[in-house]
Amino acid sequence: MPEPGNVASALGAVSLFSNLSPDEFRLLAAHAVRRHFSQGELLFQEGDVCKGLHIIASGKLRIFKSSASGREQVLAVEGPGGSVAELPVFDGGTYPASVSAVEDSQILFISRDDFRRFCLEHPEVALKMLAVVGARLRRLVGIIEELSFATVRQRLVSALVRLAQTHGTPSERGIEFQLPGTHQDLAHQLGTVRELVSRNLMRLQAEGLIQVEARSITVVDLPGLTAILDSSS
Amino acid sequence: MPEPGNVASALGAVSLFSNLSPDEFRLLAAHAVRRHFSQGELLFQEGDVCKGLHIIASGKLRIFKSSASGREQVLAVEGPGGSVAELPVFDGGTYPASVSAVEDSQILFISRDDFRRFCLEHPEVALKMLAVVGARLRRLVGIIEELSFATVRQRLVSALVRLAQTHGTPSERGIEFQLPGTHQDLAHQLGTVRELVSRNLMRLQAEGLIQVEARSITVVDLPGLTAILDSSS
DNA sequence: GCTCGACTGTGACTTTGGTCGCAGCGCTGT
DNA sequence: ACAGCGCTGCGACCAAAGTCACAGTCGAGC
Repeated sequence: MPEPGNVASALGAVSLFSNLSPDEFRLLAAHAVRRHFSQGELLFQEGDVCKGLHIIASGKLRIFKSSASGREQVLAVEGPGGSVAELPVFDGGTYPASVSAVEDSQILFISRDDFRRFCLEHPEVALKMLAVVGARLRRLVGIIEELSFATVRQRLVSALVRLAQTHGTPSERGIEFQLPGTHQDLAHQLGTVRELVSRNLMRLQAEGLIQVEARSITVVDLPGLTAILDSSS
Repeated sequence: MPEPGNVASALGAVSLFSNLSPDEFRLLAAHAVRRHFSQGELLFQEGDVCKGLHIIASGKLRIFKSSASGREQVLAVEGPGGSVAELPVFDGGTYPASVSAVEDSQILFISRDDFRRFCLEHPEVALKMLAVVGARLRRLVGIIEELSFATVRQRLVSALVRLAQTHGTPSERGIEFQLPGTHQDLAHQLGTVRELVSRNLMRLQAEGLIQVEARSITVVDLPGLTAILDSSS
């Protein structure tokens, strides 16, 4: 069992609960349990019955579906302040996907019943939850759009552009950033296989749009890249 | 402007509001506006700013994404008692997808602000909304799973099996049902094109699994069909 | 140093998905 | 009746995705 003060301070950093009074804080913190998961560890699997809400104090979690044939599709990656498994808290069903820790992570856990009760007493929190779930819904719709309308090449480019915008730093030849994981990981996020990621990266390099050096990518021709995104061919 | 009594009775049939008191009913009904949409009409398009919540009194709505190249992907079809555009009500963003009427439909519209206020005063309604949004989230995850792991053939079979279970009636040769729309419509739901639907239907018939007669399908070999679903090849 | 293992690049091939064009069919409206 | 239109069934063809096998590279650990 962690010290309550510790838990409360961790909760404070979570945007979900950002405008609660100190009293409400203590109330919620009293029900939260701190848990630790090491890199690669599973929090739960698709189909498990839902026990409660997980909030990320530190670390990074990956929400994903896996298929019978070993393929994987990442649905979301959540960092500190994010939450996971919000929905079955409210409809009581099983988890629709699995979650594992990308890095060592500190998780705050609040049981289903405690959180429901808390929402009924603090409707603003319920509305915030709706906003959070809504944001996730948007991202899922985005994934569906990419899966059904875009080629692997386009999905890869779109991921690269996003990375360049969020984690890129300007260098002499263009915007530079590091791939967050292996080609395999990236393939899982794009819903495809390793080879296609590798091939397409090389192809983009051959076309002079990017520069690949191990796991470091330099975007040489950003307009050229984005042009790929809305080429209907 | 419709008669208030009319509106209230329509709201009563909606599961979302099933356990409200008569007083609360009147309050909500006072803010609802009845609208009519004819078959094929657009309620709104992806990217429009959100005005409020739409509840289906009668008819059927189709939530879908469409691509630049004319392709479509159906995200959900909602019938009477269902609602549409729940999420931007809470996060204030734009609609993530377009919605059109599959049939002539009566819609109850409640403005964003009115509904937010109502949720704050009636937290149970907010929790119910969360359950509704959660259900939609599950369906989206299901779509993602099918898109990234299943072939068109498998997706088609899965749709056929679902139709057989929900709308099928036993006949001499097997379970019989009608396709709910054209091959084109079905293709949109599966995220593919007409020709593949047509071809795969013919192929399933050639394999002796189903019998196709115009828009009427007879499932001859249900086990054979379901076997396709988990063949990893 | 060396080995081992994880990661990456690549070539050849198969399967699946998608495009184009067209012909036939059945219905509707005039 | 018949012109027109929407829906369906093909066949030929092309592009994208995925599989398999293998070789090279880089680091960690012994």
